Amino acid sequence: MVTLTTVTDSAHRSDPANRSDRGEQTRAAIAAAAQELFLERGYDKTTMRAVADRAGVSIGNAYYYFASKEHLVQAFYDQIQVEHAAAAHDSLERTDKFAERLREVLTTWVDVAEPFHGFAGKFFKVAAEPTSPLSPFSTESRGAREASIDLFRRVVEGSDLKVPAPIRAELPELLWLLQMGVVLFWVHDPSDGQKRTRALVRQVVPLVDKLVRLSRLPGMRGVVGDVVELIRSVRP
Amino acid sequence: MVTLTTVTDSAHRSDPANRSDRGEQTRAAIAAAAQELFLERGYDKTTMRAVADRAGVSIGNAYYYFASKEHLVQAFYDQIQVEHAAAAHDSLERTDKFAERLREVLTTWVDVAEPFHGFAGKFFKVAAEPTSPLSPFSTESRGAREASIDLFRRVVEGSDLKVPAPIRAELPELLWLLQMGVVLFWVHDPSDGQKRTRALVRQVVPLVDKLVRLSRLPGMRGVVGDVVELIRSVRP
DNA sequence: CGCGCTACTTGAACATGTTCAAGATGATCT
DNA sequence: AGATCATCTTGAACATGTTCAAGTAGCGCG
Repeated sequence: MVTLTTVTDSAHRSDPANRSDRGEQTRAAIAAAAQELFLERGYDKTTMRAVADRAGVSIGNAYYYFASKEHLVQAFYDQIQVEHAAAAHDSLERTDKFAERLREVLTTWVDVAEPFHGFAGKFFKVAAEPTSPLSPFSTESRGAREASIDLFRRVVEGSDLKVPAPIRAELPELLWLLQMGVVLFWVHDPSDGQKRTRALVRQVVPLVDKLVRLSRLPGMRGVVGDVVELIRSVRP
Repeated sequence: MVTLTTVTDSAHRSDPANRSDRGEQTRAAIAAAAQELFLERGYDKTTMRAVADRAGVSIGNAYYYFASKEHLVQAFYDQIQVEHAAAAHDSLERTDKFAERLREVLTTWVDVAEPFHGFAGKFFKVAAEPTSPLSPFSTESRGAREASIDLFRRVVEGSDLKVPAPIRAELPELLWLLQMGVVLFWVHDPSDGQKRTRALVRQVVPLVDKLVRLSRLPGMRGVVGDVVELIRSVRP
């Protein structure tokens, strides 16, 4: 069983005469109960009643803190993000080779996310709906997204990679998209320990490395400009 | 209101002493009722009871023909596929320029799918779950997927495009993936008439065209080989 | 005709996500 | 202390997807 630390930072101690500490604890208890149950039985077989029971609160109370059952998976989303950033941090200390840094960050994600692969389908399903606050493109998940893009910014900036400035600027976002692609593949990957996703990462990283470096060739400039322009125009 | 023709082919007349014609009709009636209601009120506000009512059957009967509410959206999936193929067929007669052919096929899809954009989110959500038979990667939807890839095969084969054989062979599947990307963007595109998706297509097509043609350059061979290899290994 | 069989049809019953009106708690003010 | 107010907390009630045991319809066979 995986030990789960809740992400709820009890850090905004700035409200005047901070109440709602009781509230935070209840919220955390509910989130923790949900995470346990999701891991034990999966998303579908976890009922809101069971979550409320295990957290020792009423069902209505669960809804006071989480607008819907789907909102309960947000905790995973956040947690994976936080754990990933922490785990990746270490490996990023170890090398300045772009390809290695990228590979580390991507495989680390697969490691961190592994315990959740079982119900990742449901997880993903929720995130896939455009109107969902969990969508990786939504404004609500902007924080997590930015944090993730920052991670890739560090991958680029701490590396030996020499590329034209405009590409360098867009690269973190492009790599984040690559990560989204990896996630997509991962979700659909039924292999043991997500072997195939890991293989994908091992194969795709050198390719990306090669492509990015090729962007310095004179003949590539036009194409690269187009790509950068495309990304720009596509951003909301 | 869009006229909806059901996809149910009453074509397998090969069963001995074919009964189940009554059944086919009921099935079609239910699918039609569902489609009307989905378009009128969207997915969520359409209840199974309402579908059964409009189709003039009992709710249990609706479940006799469709295993779940989600299965009712399969009809859309199929229908868009069929309409797209038909609509694209015409434009493919008109030109042999690769870029134009590709652009036509992609924009035609946006045209065909437009009426469904309203609840495409739900549609997509369903399709996004890996275990769902509606997933574009699932074995169940293999038929539709193959048909779609065939369409891109025709885009390539009827075109003036000159590229190395291995790429030519992989291109249809790659273009299908591109289409999936467009769909992903489209689903998240809140703009009027999906303007932004159309803009994306206009921008991305020349880029793809350029990239594919670049693949003939000697310096590119290695990269292209890698890409082809990647696709191969990733296919289940 | 009556029997049996398969294909179909029914709606009540069930499971579970969600809402809501009513109440409990505790801090702050007078 | 008592009043007031925001913040929780409750569980019954509701909505809706889904199941299922019981029926009905038509068809072929003896």
